[in-house]
Amino acid sequence: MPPKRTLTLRDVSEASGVSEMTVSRVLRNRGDVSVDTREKVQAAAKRLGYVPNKIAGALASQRVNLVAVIIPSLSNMVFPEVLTGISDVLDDTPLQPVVGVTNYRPEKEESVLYEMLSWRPSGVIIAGLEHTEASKAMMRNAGIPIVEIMDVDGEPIDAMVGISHRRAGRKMAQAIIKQGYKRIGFMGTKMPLDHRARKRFEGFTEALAKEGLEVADQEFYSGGSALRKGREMTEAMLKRTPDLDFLYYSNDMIGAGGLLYCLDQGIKVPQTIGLAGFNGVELLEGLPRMLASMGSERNEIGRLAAQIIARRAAGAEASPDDSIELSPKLQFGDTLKRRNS
Amino acid sequence: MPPKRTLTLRDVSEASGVSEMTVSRVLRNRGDVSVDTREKVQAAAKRLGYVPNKIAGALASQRVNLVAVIIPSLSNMVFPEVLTGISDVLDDTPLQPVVGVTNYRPEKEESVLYEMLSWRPSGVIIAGLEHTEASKAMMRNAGIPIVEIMDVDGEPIDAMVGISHRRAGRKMAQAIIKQGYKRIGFMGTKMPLDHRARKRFEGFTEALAKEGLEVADQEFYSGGSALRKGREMTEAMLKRTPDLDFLYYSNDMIGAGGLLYCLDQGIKVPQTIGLAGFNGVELLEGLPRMLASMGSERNEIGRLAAQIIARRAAGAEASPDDSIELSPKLQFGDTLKRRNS
DNA sequence: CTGAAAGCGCTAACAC
DNA sequence: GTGTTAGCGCTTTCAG
Repeated sequence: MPPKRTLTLRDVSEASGVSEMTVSRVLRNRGDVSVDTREKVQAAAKRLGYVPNKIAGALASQRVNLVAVIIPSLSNMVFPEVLTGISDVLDDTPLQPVVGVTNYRPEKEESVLYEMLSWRPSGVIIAGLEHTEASKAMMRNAGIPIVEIMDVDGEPIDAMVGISHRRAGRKMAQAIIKQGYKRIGFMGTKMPLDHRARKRFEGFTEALAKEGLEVADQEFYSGGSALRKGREMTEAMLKRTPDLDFLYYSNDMIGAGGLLYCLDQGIKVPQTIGLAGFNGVELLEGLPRMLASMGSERNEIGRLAAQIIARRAAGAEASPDDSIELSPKLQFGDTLKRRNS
Repeated sequence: MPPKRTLTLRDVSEASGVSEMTVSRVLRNRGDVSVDTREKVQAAAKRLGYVPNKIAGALASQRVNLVAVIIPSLSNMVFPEVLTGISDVLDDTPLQPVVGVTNYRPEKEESVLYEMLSWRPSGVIIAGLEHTEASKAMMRNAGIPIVEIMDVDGEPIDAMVGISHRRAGRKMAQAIIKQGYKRIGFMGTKMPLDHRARKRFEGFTEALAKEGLEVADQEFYSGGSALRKGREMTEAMLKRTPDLDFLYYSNDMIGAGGLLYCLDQGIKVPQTIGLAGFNGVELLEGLPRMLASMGSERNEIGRLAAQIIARRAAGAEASPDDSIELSPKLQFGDTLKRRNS
């Protein structure tokens, strides 16, 4: 049975006959240490299987190389991609991401934030601009860089990186109108707490209104297999409102379900009915037709957010460049353009 | 500008006129404190916006309520579900999951493990049974519960929860044979480091061999959209080996791509060609036909692993019950059964 | 290049 | 009920 107590610097010090302080220097590659002692120490540490105690280190140095990343969900395809962007950038720094999930619940966000801040991370990357007052207060008082991501329709506490979902909704509406579609149905999540979906919808209806149009039918879902929901909602909606000529989905997964349904039914896409989703997920590439969509720049958002944190952690001052609006790119795919050009 | 220094217990103590020790008791709900002082302290803490320093707390108490969760990937659908199971269980305890991702690379796993262990977590949940020698040594020496998940084909360091992928592969092969299929193609990931996929394949070929059969064609991919890869590989394989009557995919996503391709081509499924995937993901429910698959019990694995950690953290001893083999369930869907029953 | 001393902010253990 | 005293294991700082 291995030792119950875990090893300390002192154990390595004793095993190598070098002072704790010098052992510490070697293990952190700090300061000048003679090659001789360095090797002696490393050998001893390795032999004993010493793992440093970051808790003690952090307390003494007042430095923690953790970055809190707070997101609403992991099952959304979207957030893992953001995380990938963050990881890729932080891999080149001493910083490490720590992920917390809120399930789209503000109170849960608040408690996750509290937990994470109590570990004194070097920075926070958090999805969205909407938070409880208590959460905002905590972030303002934390004294560390805070980057709010995904959305730029609002005022950041510190820095922000994202796209304007309102603008994205408008842009999609305009593209649809330009193709001559007029009877438009909308399907999306029920979640009142998905502010970004809400903003897209608002931008969408707003742009339709400007052309004297409005959403002819709409339906919202929650939970379950998004692909199947898309299929089911599409069927229900087309039965209820048969004269629709376009279906706009608030995410690609339900859009894909809708597309599969239409193809199944032999509905001519995009002649009889046009379709579009949102997010530009990889999945679309494997469908029989490529669903029109709008990329949400997830990886890039993650990268940029991580860069801001890294820069600040390295001593940079807050700067106006720390608020970045990316432009979502419209992908026509095969389901939006009615004629050539 | 808010204070640069973050607040300490002492600040709360001074603001409330109560000793640090008692403040600490109140904030942790420990021991008996008069209602009076309790309220005074809570008011002061709230007013100041005090966030406790867990680093100092952990150092002093030698207790860290973090559970390290180490998985190969987040973009796999599968692991987020495991995490959900873990979170659900830990939510009822003082423990908190901290996630690390290895990208299927053993050296990365080793470094992630080292980083996490240096924070002295209360336990480790780690995917798979294959690790570098150094990783195994670290886990053996950590003096905390270690639960290896997903797979049970091997010897655990401490506890394990999962399914036998070898057995899963065999079971699928037997089901396929029973339906009378004989010319079987296999498609999967190239990754030599996905040990579970490898074991499934081994079990699969082994069971075929027992009936005098072998895989008639096979193809491996890496990277890119799995759905599209499934489509492309299926097309390539059917052109190369047109007499195949069954396609076994190592995951549902490529299986779904293959299914969509077959339907597109008007191939009769499951009469002319049968299909099956692996994992039993939700996505399947939305496809035009339900792909045959085998559930990998992801949520349950997460739940059980978390329960083992929670039990041990609460003082329980290691027990043989801490090694659990779950049975994957075969789902015939619409693509495996040729005739009724 | 190496070592000694003094905490980091909190909590365990005990006294009052 | 509440306060006091020692550290937890490391790093910072300053001497040598």
